[in-house]
Amino acid sequence: MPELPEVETVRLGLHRGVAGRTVGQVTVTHPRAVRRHEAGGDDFAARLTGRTVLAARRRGKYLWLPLDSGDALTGHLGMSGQLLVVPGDSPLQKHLHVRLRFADGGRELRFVDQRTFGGLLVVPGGEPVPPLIAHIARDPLDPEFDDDAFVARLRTRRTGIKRALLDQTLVSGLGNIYADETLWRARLHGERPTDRLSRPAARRLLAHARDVLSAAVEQGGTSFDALYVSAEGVSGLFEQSLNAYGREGEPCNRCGAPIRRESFMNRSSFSCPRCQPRPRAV
DNA sequence: AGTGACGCCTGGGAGC
DNA sequence: TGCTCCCAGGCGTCAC
Repeated sequence: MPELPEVETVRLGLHRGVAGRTVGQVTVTHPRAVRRHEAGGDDFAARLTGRTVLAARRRGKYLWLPLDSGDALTGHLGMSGQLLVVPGDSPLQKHLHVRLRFADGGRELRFVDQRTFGGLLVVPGGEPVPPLIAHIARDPLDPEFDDDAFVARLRTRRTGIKRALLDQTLVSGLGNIYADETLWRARLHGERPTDRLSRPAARRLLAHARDVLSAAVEQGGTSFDALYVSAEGVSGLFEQSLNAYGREGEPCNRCGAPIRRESFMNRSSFSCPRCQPRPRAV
């Protein structure tokens, strides 16, 4: 599941692979992939054709490619989306939805997405952030992330810590995997109320989020299967560094207690029952 | 305004 | 073998 480290790995590959190049032919083979482009697939293609890609940028889990027209090709990978930079004669992927060929005839950009939660669209304004993405908070690795503001906002929330970590308007980039890893490192249960966290505890939580995200970026992200790969098709290596996520029944790497799995928001949360005790019921 | 529930999707695996 | 059911979960939308 692409979260910040995976999306950042893709962004780096896009920057290397398509920045400075001019778009040639654009083909949309699955309309759902461009459903957020309200003017439709033909307009989507027309706004890209002949434009030059200036860079590859990211805010949270969103990616965008600013164009010389002032628009930006914007995308979200959702659960299973991939943006691949591959030779034009490579085999067509089963869930290939959008193809961007370039005027130079070199490698092409492909959007592949099994579950189609992701998508692409062209929006006006790529600098500093497309308005479409303005509601997404900065991520903890962003040099302009405001630690004090985060701590203050977190403590005014009336919800559980994990819910807050997953709220992309509060802090971006964390999904289920890295939220669980952050909580394990911080020795906090995800259902601890945000408004009862001390300022130092909130700061420690943020520091752990930062540590786990930067370690995962260095490893190229987490790949459970072929669904997540970099733009060059390479798997990430962080899975072997996971301490909580997906480790139900395996011993905690700190205390040896078997990692537990709990149901949360119709999905799973993994934590150590000893290091991360459930909060007492209110 | 903040909070939380819901629906969108497909493939793989478990169970029968 | 083949069917059904369940699970993975990010995010926009909507109700309260």
